Amino acid sequence: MDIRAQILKHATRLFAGHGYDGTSVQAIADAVGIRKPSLLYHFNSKDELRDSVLNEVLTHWNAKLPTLLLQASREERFDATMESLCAFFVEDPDRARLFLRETMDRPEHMQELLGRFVRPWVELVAEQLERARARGLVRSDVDPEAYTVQVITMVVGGIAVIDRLQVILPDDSDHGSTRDRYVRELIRMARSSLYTEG
Amino acid sequence: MDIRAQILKHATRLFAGHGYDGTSVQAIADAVGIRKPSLLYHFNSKDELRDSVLNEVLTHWNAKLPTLLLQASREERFDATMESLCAFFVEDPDRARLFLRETMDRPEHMQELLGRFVRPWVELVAEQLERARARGLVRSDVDPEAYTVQVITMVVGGIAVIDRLQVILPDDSDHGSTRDRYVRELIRMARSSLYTEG
DNA sequence: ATTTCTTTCTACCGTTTGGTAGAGAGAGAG
DNA sequence: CTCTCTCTCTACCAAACGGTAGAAAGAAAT
Repeated sequence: MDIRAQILKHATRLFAGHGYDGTSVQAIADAVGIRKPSLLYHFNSKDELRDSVLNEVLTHWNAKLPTLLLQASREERFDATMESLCAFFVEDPDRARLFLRETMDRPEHMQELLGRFVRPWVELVAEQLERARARGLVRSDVDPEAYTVQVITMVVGGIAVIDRLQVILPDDSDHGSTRDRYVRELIRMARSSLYTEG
Repeated sequence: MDIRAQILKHATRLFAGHGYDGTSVQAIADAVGIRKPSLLYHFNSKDELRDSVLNEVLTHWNAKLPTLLLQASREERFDATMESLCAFFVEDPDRARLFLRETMDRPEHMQELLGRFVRPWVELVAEQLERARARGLVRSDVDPEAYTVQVITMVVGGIAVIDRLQVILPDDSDHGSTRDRYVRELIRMARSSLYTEG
């Protein structure tokens, strides 16, 4: 396997788990199984490694999200689209943790990335919701932009920490695993607070 | 002003803003305006300071939450209660950021605190919701525990990062400030996804 | 005036940090 | 064989880290 990819893999996991400042270059090198200068041969500095990690995740995001959202035009697709969106983060919660940490640690840098990678999609979804509202499909008291941001926060923020919330949302043979319960209720809340009845 | 309180104030702000590992004892001492050993006279170690900061926030939480939730029995109080809950974090978003960071940085430690300080309230609220559901006031497809955890995530996770989301949820003369729009839509979603119609 | 207690300071400790210099290993090309 | 290019290594650096020793400053009590 490509050594660069392996470094990125372990760096992603460690940055997501302990944060940028809480992860030393030495710790990443140890995880990969190489010496520190060998790592710094592939990534000239720790900061360059951080940017590469974030870039890789954003590339995945940018590749998957369009196909995911463009099939969400019709209401029947709502649940399926939400499930795909959640699945993107559930299949690797480190993505959510990384986004969340970067938003808290480097707000100004993240604002630039949000403007480029997230804002267009928020505007697209908000416009669709606005039209659906005009046709009476969506509740009249919805703030489409705020609703969309709210859903993103629930998905990213929630999945980033859900594994740590088992103590207040236990596994349950009736309701399923902590993750399943969280995601199911998230989708239910998003749906039932959006559409008009009937 | 008490020097201990002043250290706690600046430590809270810096830990919330840059994380525990991203904040040096030197930086806190500089903010307070004293030398590093003077700070370490009042708090024997950086780790003791961390615990004291978290403890202070949890004390506030434990003092305010009961009076807040006990008045929420009736449905008419729903909005007022949610607004008070949000206000607790909006009046000092560092509380939310601190909780979120601690949950990500020290999951096992935070799980213990969640079990002691949050779980009892989740169970209390979930039981009330369960009863209201049996009487047909609350939608039948609600998972009371998951719903409660979801609302907590929206409030804490959302308010922790909302200041950094202005670029995707702009201030608006019609809808109000970013914070106001977020909180208003949060309460609307929580309410309208909970109660049965009519 | 001296004692006592609390607090702040300067000076320093060992360790870890991100990063560099430069030697050497390995493979492919001439 | 030798030159070259890519990569990994050992050895090291200055700076910053959390923390300690112990002197001095200040206030209060005797």
